Amino acid sequence: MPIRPNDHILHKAAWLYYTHGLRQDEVARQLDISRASVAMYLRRARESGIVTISTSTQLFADDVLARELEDATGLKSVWIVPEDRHAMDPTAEMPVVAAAVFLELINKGDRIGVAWGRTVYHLADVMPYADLKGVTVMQLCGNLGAPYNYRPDQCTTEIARRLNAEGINIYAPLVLSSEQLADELRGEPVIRDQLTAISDCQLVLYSVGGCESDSHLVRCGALAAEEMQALADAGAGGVIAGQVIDKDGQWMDCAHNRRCISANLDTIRAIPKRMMVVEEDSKFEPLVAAIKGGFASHLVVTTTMARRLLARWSTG
Amino acid sequence: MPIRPNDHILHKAAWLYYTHGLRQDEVARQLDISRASVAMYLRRARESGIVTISTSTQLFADDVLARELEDATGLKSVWIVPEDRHAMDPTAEMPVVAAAVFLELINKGDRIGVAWGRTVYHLADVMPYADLKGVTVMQLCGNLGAPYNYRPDQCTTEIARRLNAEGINIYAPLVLSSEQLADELRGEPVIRDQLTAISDCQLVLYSVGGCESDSHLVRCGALAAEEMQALADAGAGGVIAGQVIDKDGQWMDCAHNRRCISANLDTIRAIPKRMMVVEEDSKFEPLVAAIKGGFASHLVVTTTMARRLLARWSTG
DNA sequence: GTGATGGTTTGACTTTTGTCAGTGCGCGTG
DNA sequence: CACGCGCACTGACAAAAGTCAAACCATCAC
Repeated sequence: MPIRPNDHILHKAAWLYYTHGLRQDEVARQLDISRASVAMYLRRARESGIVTISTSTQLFADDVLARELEDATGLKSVWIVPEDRHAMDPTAEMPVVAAAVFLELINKGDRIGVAWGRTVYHLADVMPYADLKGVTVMQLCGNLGAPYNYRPDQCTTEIARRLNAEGINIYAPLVLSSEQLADELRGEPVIRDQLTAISDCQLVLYSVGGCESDSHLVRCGALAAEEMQALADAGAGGVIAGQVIDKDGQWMDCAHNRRCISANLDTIRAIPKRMMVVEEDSKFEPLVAAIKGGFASHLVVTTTMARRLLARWSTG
Repeated sequence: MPIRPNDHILHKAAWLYYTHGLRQDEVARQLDISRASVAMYLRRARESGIVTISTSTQLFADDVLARELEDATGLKSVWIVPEDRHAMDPTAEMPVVAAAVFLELINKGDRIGVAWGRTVYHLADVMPYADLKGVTVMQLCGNLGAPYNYRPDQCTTEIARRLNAEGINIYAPLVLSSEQLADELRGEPVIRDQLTAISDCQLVLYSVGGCESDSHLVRCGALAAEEMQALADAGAGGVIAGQVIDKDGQWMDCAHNRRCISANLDTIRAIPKRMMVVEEDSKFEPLVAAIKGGFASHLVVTTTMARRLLARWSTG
């Protein structure tokens, strides 16, 4: 939605209504239009980020369990989404909380790296609109083919659009058929510059993938089921931005990883705010690996997951 | 307003209503309370900064005159408050705009210096509530006696309160009766530390004072009318955080300044974001001095003032 | 135990807001 | 020039939110 000249009236209506607290009919009188138009303008102002309404995520950070988990693991901040709420669907709640947390972590002028996956896409889908000009949202890894609609470029673009931020995509496949080609492509100035620019990020957003033979990476065709099985047998612990890590969160020197166009893991680890969101409780082991590997500083999980993590860390 | 245990329900109500978009009666049903209570909780959530509603100040920055003034003066950003709006009182509008701009300039974790004066107090008075834990608001200069209700500590405290930020006051008078006492007091660890800490600020907020014999500094008893007259004759151009500057914005080596407990002007100049708000058009010359002295990077003024400034800068 | 106090909570009422079918108007097209 | 198309606007109605007096309920002082 590009800024059109008569956005002015939209700004004015929003200003009078939200900042000055006038009633819609007063705004209408002042701008000499009908009240119904004012109502319409106000909706658009909200949808375009001219007006931002945000709720503190403290509700989810304000939890004894969260504090304990932070102390045990050394994570900077943990948000816990309860499952026991009668009416609210916890699976639907997680991305909403994550989106709000994500927004709170953004500073003006930040550069933000975004990976991909179902979780990230869900998050993008419920991301509130905001007016964050000057913020840059960039893709952390190469793209996938058609089948999925939560492809890396989709996630980046959608988040950038909602935030009124600039979106930067990586125009390369996530996985290539040969290591040599991957090397060559990584050396291409366009791609190389984009991968290098990731080190300027102040914040990254991702989830962690599992290493089962029906995992994300397999289903989207980036990796054969047998290959994944082999990796799992060889000690793979999880997937970060398309790359396989071992149970301690270290990069695995395997064919798949060498064929991947994605952010360097050390670069990611060096980013100050690393926000990790995990929806499924089945991702416990991958999450443990990711935390051990230093891929999370800010974590959003369910109560169940938090309890399991705490148990793991207490027993050493 | 300290956080009390049952703030939890307040957060919950705000979350369901604002983030999930439920209706008040749905929230009421879910929390098992009456809808009227929900309405009340929501108001409190807004008033306590749990929920923040902010409108982009673009409306006032989006102005040809503002761009021209930025180019001419080298200021980083200018906001212009129009006077010609039929219905809205421009004097009342200025602080509202300034407060919104101020909020937009704050980043999480910032340390902010606040001076004092009528303008700053007006601003504090219309400052929206926000949830900026981790932000510190500190007084730039010493205090005055009783007569005024817009004393330095008042301004700081009120702004900190609205923002839910930490407020730090300087417990010293603005002006002492002797230079020696001022020196000694500046050397006191408590005071010295506070003055030194000002250099850690990322943002300052102030206006500029005039040098007439009925100026602010005189009326509040910090300076005798004759003294001010003498300073004006000696080339005083304006007042910044209680200290007199000359027409080029340089610190004046005068008895008053030496008796002042206030932030070092070079320290202030080194702060990245220096937000200056000027309500009265009569403050044209002081403002020119302040800009020349490098005390503003972000400026909020009326259209008239902007035109005069532009004229001054074009003619050299 | 009583009664006063300060704060919540509620039901009932009023005001404000959201919505949508329908109107009006400018503009490019046949 | 008439026609149709798209867009912004309006009027009227239904839905939702704001408000307030009265009830309630702990807590404390006497």
